[in-house]
Amino acid sequence: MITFNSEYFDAAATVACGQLFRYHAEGEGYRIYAGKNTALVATAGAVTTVEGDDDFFRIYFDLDTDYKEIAARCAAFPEVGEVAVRGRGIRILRQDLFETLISFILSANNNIPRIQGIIERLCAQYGDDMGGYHAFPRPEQLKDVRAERYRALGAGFRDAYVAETVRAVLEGGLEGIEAADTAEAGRRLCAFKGVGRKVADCILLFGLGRTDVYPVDTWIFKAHRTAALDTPEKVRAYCLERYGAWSGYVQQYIYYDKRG
DNA sequence: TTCCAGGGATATA
DNA sequence: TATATCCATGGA
Repeated sequence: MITFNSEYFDAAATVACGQLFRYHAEGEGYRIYAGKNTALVATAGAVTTVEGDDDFFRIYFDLDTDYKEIAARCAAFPEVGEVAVRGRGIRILRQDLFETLISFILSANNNIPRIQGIIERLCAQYGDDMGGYHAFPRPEQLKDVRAERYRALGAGFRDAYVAETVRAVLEGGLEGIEAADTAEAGRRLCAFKGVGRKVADCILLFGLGRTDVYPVDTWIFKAHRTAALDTPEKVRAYCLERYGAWSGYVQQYIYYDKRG
């Protein structure tokens, strides 16, 4: 059990800002699933408790990073100040790379409840039975799964993307990517079927801990759209230039403000 | 009925 | 490089 006393960790904000798809309300908090692990996380006042594998979840919830400093640096941008205060309890989750890759391929042109359903069925079908829940499947467990099976889970047109990406991962597509700089890692991620700019940026942020990225989805685009910033790519370039290494955090604060 | 969802691939010019 | 079209599916 981890007890973390800080207003810079809020369970609800952290699970509801679209990083994570495997969670549901339980008791006073949230049951989450990550890889083969599960935890019950709850915030009461300024105290957050995590019931699960302490070593795993200390890293997962990024507990050794100073989010007071992060929120302050983001709030220093005038247009971000308010939302950074409101979203100060968000932690950027250190999620498994393969799980993040597959999950965000499934997120393309999709809505969150449906994404969650597809992922749950994927885990139930192919993940290890952990006794009461299922782990996210490892690449080897999906080795011989054909696209039609993903279609049967509800993946829709993303079925072939998943099948093709699993094959590419098994051929070593993710090897060494952690050591690459953000630009190079992004290029490598975009080489997977079903991974474009936005999905790659989500994987960089949530699966590789890179904060010098700015994922632009429909909500973020609407939040920034002006006569000058009239395409997602222009919004992305502008925000990366402006927010630099704080981009990922700023993006989460704004996404949470619009959606959470 | 149409629109939308944490978009991307492909064809075309 | 920029634009147009298609891609499943379920909820609003």
